[in-house]
Amino acid sequence: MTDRKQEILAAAVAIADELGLDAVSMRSVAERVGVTPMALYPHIGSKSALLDAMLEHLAGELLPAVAAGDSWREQLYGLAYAAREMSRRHPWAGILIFARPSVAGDAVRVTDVVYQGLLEAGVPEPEVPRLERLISTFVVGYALSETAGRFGTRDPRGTRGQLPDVPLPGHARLQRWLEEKRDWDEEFAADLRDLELIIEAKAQPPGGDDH
Amino acid sequence: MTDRKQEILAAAVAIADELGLDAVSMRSVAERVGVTPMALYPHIGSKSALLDAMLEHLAGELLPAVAAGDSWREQLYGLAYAAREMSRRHPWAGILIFARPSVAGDAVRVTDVVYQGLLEAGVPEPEVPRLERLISTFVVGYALSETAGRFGTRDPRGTRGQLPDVPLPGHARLQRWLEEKRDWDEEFAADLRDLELIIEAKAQPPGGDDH
DNA sequence: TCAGTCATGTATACAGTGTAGATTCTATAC
DNA sequence: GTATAGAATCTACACTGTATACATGACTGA
Repeated sequence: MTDRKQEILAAAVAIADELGLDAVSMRSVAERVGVTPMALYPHIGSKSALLDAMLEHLAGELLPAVAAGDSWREQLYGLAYAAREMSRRHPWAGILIFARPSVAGDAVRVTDVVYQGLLEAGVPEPEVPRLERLISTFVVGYALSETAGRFGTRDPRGTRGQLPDVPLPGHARLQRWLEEKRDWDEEFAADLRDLELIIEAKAQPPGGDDH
Repeated sequence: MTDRKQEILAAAVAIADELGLDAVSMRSVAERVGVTPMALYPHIGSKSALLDAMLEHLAGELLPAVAAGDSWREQLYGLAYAAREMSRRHPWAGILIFARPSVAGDAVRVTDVVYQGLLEAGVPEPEVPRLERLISTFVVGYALSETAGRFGTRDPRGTRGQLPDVPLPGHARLQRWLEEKRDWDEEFAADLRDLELIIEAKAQPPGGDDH
């Protein structure tokens, strides 16, 4: 990766962080770099390729978080929390991950860390890839829901639009809990603990190192 | 909702189904309706509002699926499968759900059905909203991953980009399973069964109707 | 039958997007 | 000092959403 390409990438990431992903245009990035829009093309190819590069940059940011822990629990929890923090640093991460899937490179290394963690937990080999997809789908989905506002606006209270006139027995019974202010850190932690239940249920004695 | 608005909405949905969400422009929709782009505005307000209406339309499609079952298992499984099928019918559903979160109306009714199912399963009231978010986040995330191609391109085999030169011990050990062709129907079913483990772990005796 | 009113559709225009194609500049090699 | 290569630029095109101004048609009251 040339210096110029790195510079362009950094400018694009900065704009997305500050003004949102929609503000990332060839013209805005070029202006930030101090150059004409067309000057970007020899370096990054196209806007689509630029977005792919931004995505790969995210995986690169995530990698340093995976070396720390030793137990599979520390590894997987550490990675999940790091992913969520990254999504808060770069609120455009989630949409990009879901919308532009085919990346390679560092993203594969992150996946590999999850594979290793699940194997070490004692999950049978044939189940590991599926569980990795289950977990990563949830973690990315949660992070995206949080930054995009899908949570927090779905309960009747605080919803902008009109409520249907039909009765909502579930909401009615849960009214007192729906009124409570949510702690999203705590909810994420609780969700991860629930996912750990699945891992433990799948784990076989040999290799499982319960504390 | 006036006839004209319904007609516009139907045209937008049809275009999104056939050509993808990016092909939905004021001009393409107007042409389909047989009218000038500006003629849409009195009816739908803006393109953003049109996308919101498309989203609400999805929730409306989902509702008929929720009345069938009687047990909470049938209800929740039925809803999950219906959501996934809807996402295959309208591949643009997932991105829209994640990217444009604040809807009301029919979407709230779908949420309410999940609340009722979890309550009937015996999940303690304070845990129900969180579990609903966990489940819906996964289901929508899975459906989106599938239609957007996030699955199926993440394993080294078949990835377009270059693999990093570092070793991938997890992938190496799982090589034989990663080479297998995946059955995404079966994987979704297995994931739901795993999520059911969480529900059952949370369920308290009174109200739990195990078969 | 005529005039007035109101809703609906149209036409034009503007600022923005990604990017193809042709041109100009700059810096190094001989 | 001239030739060559690489990088940046300029112009232009087809697209996007939508603000503004205008036309058209149907329906009402006299």
